[in-house]
Amino acid sequence: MIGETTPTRRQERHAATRQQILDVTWELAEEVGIASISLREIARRVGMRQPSLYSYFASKHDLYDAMFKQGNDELFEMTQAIEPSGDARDDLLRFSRMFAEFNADSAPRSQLLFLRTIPGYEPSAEAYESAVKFYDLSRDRLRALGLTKQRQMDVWVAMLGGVIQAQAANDPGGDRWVRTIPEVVDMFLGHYLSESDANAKKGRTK
Amino acid sequence: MIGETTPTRRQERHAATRQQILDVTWELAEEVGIASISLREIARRVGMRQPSLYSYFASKHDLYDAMFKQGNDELFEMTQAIEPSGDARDDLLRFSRMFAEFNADSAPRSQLLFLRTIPGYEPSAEAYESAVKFYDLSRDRLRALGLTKQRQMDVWVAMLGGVIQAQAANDPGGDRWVRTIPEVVDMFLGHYLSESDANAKKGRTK
DNA sequence: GTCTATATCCAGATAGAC
DNA sequence: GTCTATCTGGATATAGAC
Repeated sequence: MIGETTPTRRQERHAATRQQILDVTWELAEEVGIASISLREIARRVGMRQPSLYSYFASKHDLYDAMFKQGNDELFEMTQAIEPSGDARDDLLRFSRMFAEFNADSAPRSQLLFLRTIPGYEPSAEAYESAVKFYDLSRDRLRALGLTKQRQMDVWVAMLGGVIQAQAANDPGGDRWVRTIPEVVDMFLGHYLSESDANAKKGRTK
Repeated sequence: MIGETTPTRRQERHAATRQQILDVTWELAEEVGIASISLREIARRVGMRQPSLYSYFASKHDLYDAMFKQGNDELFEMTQAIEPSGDARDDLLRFSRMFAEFNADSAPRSQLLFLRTIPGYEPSAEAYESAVKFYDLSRDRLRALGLTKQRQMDVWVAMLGGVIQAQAANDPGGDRWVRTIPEVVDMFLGHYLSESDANAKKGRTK
């Protein structure tokens, strides 16, 4: 990468403190909600005064941006870690469960990444790049399962998102909706893969 | 009803002003987001000073409660206005479109009723009763369409909610997801009504 | 019911010494 | 980098006169 060199000890310390601040912020967000975190309380928890945070983040907006980026990067890596097996049902199921688990793991993170209801915050263009990376990878993975049309992907995005939202809203911490995922996968694939098959049959003998 | 009598002129004026405050608050919420409304700005827009609002609402929480109740009451009436035709696909389609339209009509209202991400606000028990009324009516309507099992209803709640959320998040003001509703209805009914039919066939000749 | 005045509390951000 | 001190601005809510 351009400009990347061995970090000095000072830079390492800086990065470590920055990470500590992020960790504490996620903890606080779990307690009070992602929209209600305050720089004062974050500073208190890391043992600093509130203005000192500005040596690590230029603003609260910048802190949200770092969290947004971190969340999307984690999601990207978890998606990459799923090796496609070739079986569409199995792959879609594993991807869906991973994504549902990721969202259930942290309500504030889910809200930050996908709901975007935090007063005054919108991701910067730079932070948004991390989100795009995940979207692109997911799109490729879904394509490989035979979901080649935009409309098929749109519907699947809605289905899975719906299960996740219903889970978070109506049974947080439980599994009443998450456990319907296999059934929803079957319903979806039953409808759309037969559609693809029908088209394939028309064109050529597979 | 108990204790209900003809309202005096004073009571009528009070109710009218209260409604005007609510109207202005919805307008403001459209502009700044439901979480960012302020009593000062609401008062300014109705031509009052901020403390005067307390003659109409006991607190900001109380104002949110009135909005929550109003939204759910509207939704209840719109649901009631849909006359069941007997055709499951048609009825589910009309219900779904109405519900999608209701949510698309007002993002703040949708967030207040279904997302519950407003810092510091949770509906009071009294306001929540309006939500329960709508849920009960919807459940009865879905039952009449042959969706008798809890799991079927859970899945449908997720599917429709997913379409609505994807629409709001990814294409606000458009129809990229809303227009998939007929297809999603067919996918859902294809999967679950055949399941019911199969059970019905086992039990008796229909 | 409406007003002025104010209590009380909180937030994010900046200046400048060390 | 971290601190103290402060700026600036916002919020909800209440007291009490009229």
